[in-house]
Amino acid sequence: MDRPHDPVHAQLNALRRRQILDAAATVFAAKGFHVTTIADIAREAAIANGTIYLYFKNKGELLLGLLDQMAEHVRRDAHLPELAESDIRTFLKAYISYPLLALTSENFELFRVLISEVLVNDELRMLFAARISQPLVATTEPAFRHWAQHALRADVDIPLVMRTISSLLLGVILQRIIGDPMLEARWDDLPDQLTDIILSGLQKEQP
Amino acid sequence: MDRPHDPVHAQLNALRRRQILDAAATVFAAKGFHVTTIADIAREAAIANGTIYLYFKNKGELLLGLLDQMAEHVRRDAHLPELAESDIRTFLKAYISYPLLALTSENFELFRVLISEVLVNDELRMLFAARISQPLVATTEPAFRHWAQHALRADVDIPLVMRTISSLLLGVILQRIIGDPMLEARWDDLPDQLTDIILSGLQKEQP
DNA sequence: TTCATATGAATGTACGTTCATTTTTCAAAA
DNA sequence: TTTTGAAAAATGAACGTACATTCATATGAA
Repeated sequence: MDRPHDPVHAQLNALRRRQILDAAATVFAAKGFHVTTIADIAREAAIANGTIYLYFKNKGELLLGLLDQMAEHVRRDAHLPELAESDIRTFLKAYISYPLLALTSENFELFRVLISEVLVNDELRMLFAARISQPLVATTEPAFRHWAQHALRADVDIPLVMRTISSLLLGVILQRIIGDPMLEARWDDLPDQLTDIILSGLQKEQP
Repeated sequence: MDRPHDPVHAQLNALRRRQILDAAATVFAAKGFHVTTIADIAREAAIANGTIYLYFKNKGELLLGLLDQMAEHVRRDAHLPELAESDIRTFLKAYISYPLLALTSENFELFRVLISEVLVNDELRMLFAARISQPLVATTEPAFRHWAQHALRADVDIPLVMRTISSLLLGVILQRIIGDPMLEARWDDLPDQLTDIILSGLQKEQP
């Protein structure tokens, strides 16, 4: 079944895998994980039921594969907020925009389904923590530390602040998914607004 | 089947409903929604399978019932951060502590399962938005407006800030559920820390 | 003895997975 | 270039199981 030394076959194999994952993504996004049947995915991919099992051990592996794709997406793009940015406001806005706009907007429905399962499935949860949450924080921590020296309050607890910000972003995305109309209406402004709130805080400057 | 004018029977009925919901909560929290069978719940409640269907139309209604209970919990307690608090820091800390500590800590696992389904089920989502998200914001908005006049920056956009804070709290809870060890370790300090970040912001005071 | 309540075995179905069969591929022989 | 046949890939009908829901029957309160 394997021809490990043939790169052409390896590539064809990868193509079919992707074809199946794409179909799964489409159907999961439309109907949700548990409602989707293998037959739905096979139909969407225009292949037979059994073929899916030549590329994935079972239905759950499809979810793992999709989460893996998202992690790969993060790995490729997470360097975006470079140290090279000109000031902390620009940096922070870029950092906020990435998950809000790039990561989820392109497929909100799939993100919704993935997170729903991540919450409830240990294997997915570990993958999410290790390959998405943690790298997003890790790759931007140096940048934060850099800016901290210049522009942040001296007593800022960087790791905690980074958790706070990433929690905020996750929360905002989920609130929008759950259906907050204000967030939806002001979605494009949000990176600006959140940057402002985070940097300036709410409190009136002490006289 | 109904004896609408008999309060004793109405009360017995409510007791049995609660007994079933409690059992469902226990088993859902331990195993998750889809893995749990009606037989599991019946066993936990020490009643027969069929009895459950005398009180709930189907398995999904159990989730609705549990979410409803949580909404009721919110309705009862959401007045906690009263206007009467002495200063905005105290108020904000109380506002933050409530969902972080009272609402979820007592049953994290159930909360996890409920949110997972809320994300993916329209009926649950609408219930959550209407009976939990929205009331939590609505009941505290007047307090925020009150404090805004005294202690907040003049340009603060109250509705947006309230969304931001509730998103932050949802996000923090979910990050902890997903398994962030730092959040778990510092969980009890979090209300204080978050209050501080939100009020003061990150930016160094402009010279 | 009647009616509400409870029982739990039986029912029906939906669907993930398998596997005997068919189709395709492709290297080597003719 | 064509033929061949064996291995790989794909097929999809059939299988088996798990489980939500039902309902004929039992229980007990009043």
